[in-house]
Amino acid sequence: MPPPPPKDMSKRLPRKFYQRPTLEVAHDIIGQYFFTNQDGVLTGGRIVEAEAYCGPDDLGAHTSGGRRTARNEAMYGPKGHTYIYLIYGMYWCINAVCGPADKPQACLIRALEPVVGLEAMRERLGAADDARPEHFCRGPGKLCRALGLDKNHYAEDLLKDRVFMLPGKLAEGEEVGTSPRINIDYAGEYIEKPWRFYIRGNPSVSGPGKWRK
DNA sequence: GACCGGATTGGC
DNA sequence: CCAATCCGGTCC
Repeated sequence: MPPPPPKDMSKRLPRKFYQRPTLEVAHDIIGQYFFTNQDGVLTGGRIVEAEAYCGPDDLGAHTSGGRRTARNEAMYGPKGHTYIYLIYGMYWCINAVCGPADKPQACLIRALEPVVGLEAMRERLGAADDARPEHFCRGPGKLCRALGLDKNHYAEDLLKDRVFMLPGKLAEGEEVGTSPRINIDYAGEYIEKPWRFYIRGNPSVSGPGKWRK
């Protein structure tokens, strides 16, 4: 059963939320609300899955080894802004830039439990009328498509009104699980770090069944 | 200027 | 299991 939308849509997660160790942010971001406003069309939901990318040491991060390029420049910018990139030539993925001021780190938002704008999401996805709404934002590429996110939202401030985060909390009985991150075969010793966070048993969490338990 | 491969997805 | 699809990173 989806949670209600936030009571006060003008609230924002404060800058300080992002100015903390990235592992804490990735854990605490579970249960917070994430929205986009595209020319008045509001779509969003509650974050149920996220991953921490802790550059420059993390071999899984785009900023591994201190790499700094046009693509990952946003991770060297202000905390609480977006870092968006294209993967496999077709899917956009969105991160919240976070962590210590001097580290290029970010939290990948992997899945939402849809709460507002289900019809707009359905349309953007080209989903069938009988498609299950709880799957509209299941996976990082899919959630960006459902929320209309792409390069135009690169390095956008999450405290403003186009792409934003609102405070939420876990429902009674909900637990945050951890696991290794998904699809980072190239990350050597960092493959196994338990830096993925998700709500146990939630149907909007991505991956095969065992990744949701 | 060429070549390679990806923080994914959905269909077979 | 595998193709789709394209930009950026890397190296010549």
